[in-house]
Amino acid sequence: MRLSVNPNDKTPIYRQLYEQIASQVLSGALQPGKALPPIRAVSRELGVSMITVRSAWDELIRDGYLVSRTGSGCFVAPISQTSRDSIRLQKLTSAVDALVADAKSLGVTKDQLCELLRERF
Amino acid sequence: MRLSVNPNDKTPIYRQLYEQIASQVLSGALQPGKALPPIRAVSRELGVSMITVRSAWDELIRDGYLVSRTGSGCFVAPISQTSRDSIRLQKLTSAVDALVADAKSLGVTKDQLCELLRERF
Amino acid sequence: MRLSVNPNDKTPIYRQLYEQIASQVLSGALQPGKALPPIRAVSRELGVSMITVRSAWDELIRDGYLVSRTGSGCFVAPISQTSRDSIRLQKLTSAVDALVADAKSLGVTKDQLCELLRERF
Amino acid sequence: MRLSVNPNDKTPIYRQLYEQIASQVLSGALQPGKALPPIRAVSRELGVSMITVRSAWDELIRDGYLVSRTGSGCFVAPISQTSRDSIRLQKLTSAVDALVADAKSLGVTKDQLCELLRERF
DNA sequence: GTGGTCTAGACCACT
DNA sequence: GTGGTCTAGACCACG
Repeated sequence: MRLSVNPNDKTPIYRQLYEQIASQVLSGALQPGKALPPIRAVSRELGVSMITVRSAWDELIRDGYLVSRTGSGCFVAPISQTSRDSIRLQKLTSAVDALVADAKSLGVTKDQLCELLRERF
Repeated sequence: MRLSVNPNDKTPIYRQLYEQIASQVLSGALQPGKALPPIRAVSRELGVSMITVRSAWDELIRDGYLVSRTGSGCFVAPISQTSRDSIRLQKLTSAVDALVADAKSLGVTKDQLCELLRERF
Repeated sequence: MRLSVNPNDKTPIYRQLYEQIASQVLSGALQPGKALPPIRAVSRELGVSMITVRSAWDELIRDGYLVSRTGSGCFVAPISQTSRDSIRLQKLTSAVDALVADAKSLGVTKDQLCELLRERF
Repeated sequence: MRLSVNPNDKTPIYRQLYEQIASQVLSGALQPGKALPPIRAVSRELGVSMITVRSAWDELIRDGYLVSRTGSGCFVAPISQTSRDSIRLQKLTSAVDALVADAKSLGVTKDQLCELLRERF
């Protein structure tokens, strides 16, 4: 489990943590059932407040990525591979849609955008 | 000149205005030298505070999209076609890079992403 | 808008607040679009920390009961009457199911339970 | 004697055990004088800590559902049928009262609630 | 030792 | 003045 925070980034720290954990769960890098390190440990290692870590964990729990068992810790929630794939596709599609909207408002054609995408990948 | 605000959107209202004006300047929909409507008119039509409109205008002036001539209003700044294209490319490139980073962290290949992009355009 | 907290209750304060607001939104006592008092005011009047109030508000926003607009306040979310009714029915049904499960495990018949319910209403 | 625990449930494990034993005593499924299996057996079969089982047993003893005889184990306490019925009624009444409060705050009438109850039983 | 809740402050961006 | 985020503690229930 690799985590890092960039305090200079404009996105809130708890959001950065959320994204990293969620990505790793969706990509399979964190397998269902795996125990996460205690909140206090994460807080100490990253140099952020426990409450900040908890905010991230709270959202991850609410959104079904983690489950918490008081007294024993937090764990990756059991999610089927198919539902993981479906969520990944959905997230990616909305990101693509946002890019397309940007491109259109800047007057860029589909082929220009595709070419640019292939260059930068 | 078409402007609209979505108060339910999480992005600040002044930022929404900024993005719309900047896009129209870059795409050529707003030609250099064209006069913008007075701040108080924009404020009234969109139902937002004059201060909010002013914030957007301030940033647009600071970033070189607009120029203000005291007593006569704000105008689209004189920007050459080549420098407009260069900025457009730069903005689009960073948007593409963000998407590529997303895709990579979700374990999506270049060809899958390109296909998805063509579908959604 | 009437709110109260019972610190002796075992349910967390932020949960008590959540339930009260959600109920009032669902019953129509709080109409869509209505502005809520500022978090600081609620905090002061109830004698609880701002963070506790914010926890409640956060969940209400996440669950679609409220919307927040930075700089201007929190408002009751626009929810149609039909979707309110559907949620009410759903909540009530699960509460009834819990009661029925209790009754069955205690060996109480349907008629006995109904009679008791009519008495206590 | 059937026991089970759901670690994903938000209610504490020891509380889940308590509720199951108490229900079975009140409904007569566990007759007064009957011996309970040793704590270590329950612990092993359910995959929970002995301390957790012990906590449940402690509360059951404190509340008069069980009695412990050092050296021979725990037994269902001698409770008269009439006092069992009285407790059952009391527990059920408070559950009904909670449901009624819910229903009232959601603006549901007595007849609507009764009908729903009959449907779901 | 673990997570769950709460307090009393603080600074920032937005309106 | 409003909400959004963050800090540095604290106490409790649970396992």
